[in-house]
Amino acid sequence: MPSERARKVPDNDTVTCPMSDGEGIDFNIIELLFFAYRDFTSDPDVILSKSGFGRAHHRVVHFVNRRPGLSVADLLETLKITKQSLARVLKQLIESGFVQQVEGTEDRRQRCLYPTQKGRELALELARPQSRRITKALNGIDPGEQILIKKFLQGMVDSD
Amino acid sequence: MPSERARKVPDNDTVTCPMSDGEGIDFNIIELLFFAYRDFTSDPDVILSKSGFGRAHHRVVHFVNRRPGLSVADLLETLKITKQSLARVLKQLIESGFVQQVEGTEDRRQRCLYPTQKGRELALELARPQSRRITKALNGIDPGEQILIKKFLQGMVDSD
DNA sequence: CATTTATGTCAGCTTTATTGACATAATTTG
DNA sequence: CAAATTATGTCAATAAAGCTGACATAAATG
Repeated sequence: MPSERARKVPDNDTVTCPMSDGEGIDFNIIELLFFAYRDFTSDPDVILSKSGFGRAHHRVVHFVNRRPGLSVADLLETLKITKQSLARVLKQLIESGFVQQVEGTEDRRQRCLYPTQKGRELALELARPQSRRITKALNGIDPGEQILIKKFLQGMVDSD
Repeated sequence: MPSERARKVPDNDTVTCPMSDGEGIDFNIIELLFFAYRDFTSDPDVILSKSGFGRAHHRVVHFVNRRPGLSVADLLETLKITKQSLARVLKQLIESGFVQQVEGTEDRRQRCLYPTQKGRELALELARPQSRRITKALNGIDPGEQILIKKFLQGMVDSD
């Protein structure tokens, strides 16, 4: 049932000219960022679904492995999500033995998060295809120039 | 009610050493991509919520403005989502006058998508803060070297 | 001792995606 | 021309990942 909202022909309000670089806006790089990230995050999906996990689990596993012992508050700050969003995902990772909680030594209210061996292995397994993609994309760019790419990406991040 | 799952101390299975560059994996750039994209996409959110829209609407408005006249199938292929996912978002954009459908000239089954003036303005409004962020990130990198950044991003995209 | 902080949990809601099934109209093919 | 395929739309059910608000507990802090 093709939509009855379709016009037979364009009208006065129809814009037919492609939006392209005016006002110094580089639409090309905006799109490249979209496509690059879309494909970059698609790599781990197959691996994750084997454990019944999603991208939210990936992010938690990644940062727990990168900064073992970080508190729940630290993790929330890094991911910029709410504790209620984290709750389900974290609970699943703990129950299935990928992440452990250890009572904080100075502050016993804190739950410090650590990976298990299984959690470390998962993190590595997820990082491998992403690393392969990055290596491929850096192919033909010499190490001195690769610094510029990191500098650019760092510049995209909010300073705060 | 802090979790009773927390251990008092680490055990044999607790991994305490940070996951860092082994196997030639550059975890730093993996994280930079995450943070860069997280903040890059956060810019348009405030603008979108004024119209009651989300990121899915942003992507549709963007590509309809960049390639006026593209078919629904083209859009699905670009976004890599299903038509059922697109349906609601597209319907809302059409009903609120940001996007128009025009019957295909050769193939009258096709619904060719065009922005309205209002749709064009929204697309530009959303692109501005993203462009500002990119310009800031490119600051201090000379134009010749900026090509490398695009080359890198292009290399991250699946070829097919 | 009162307050604040770190964490957890319950309930309900939203957005964005999915799969599967089916309908319509237009094009293409035998 | 009749049959099959294609482009689109829609209904229903479901899932993942986020949100707000409210409330509870235990530990730290004033």
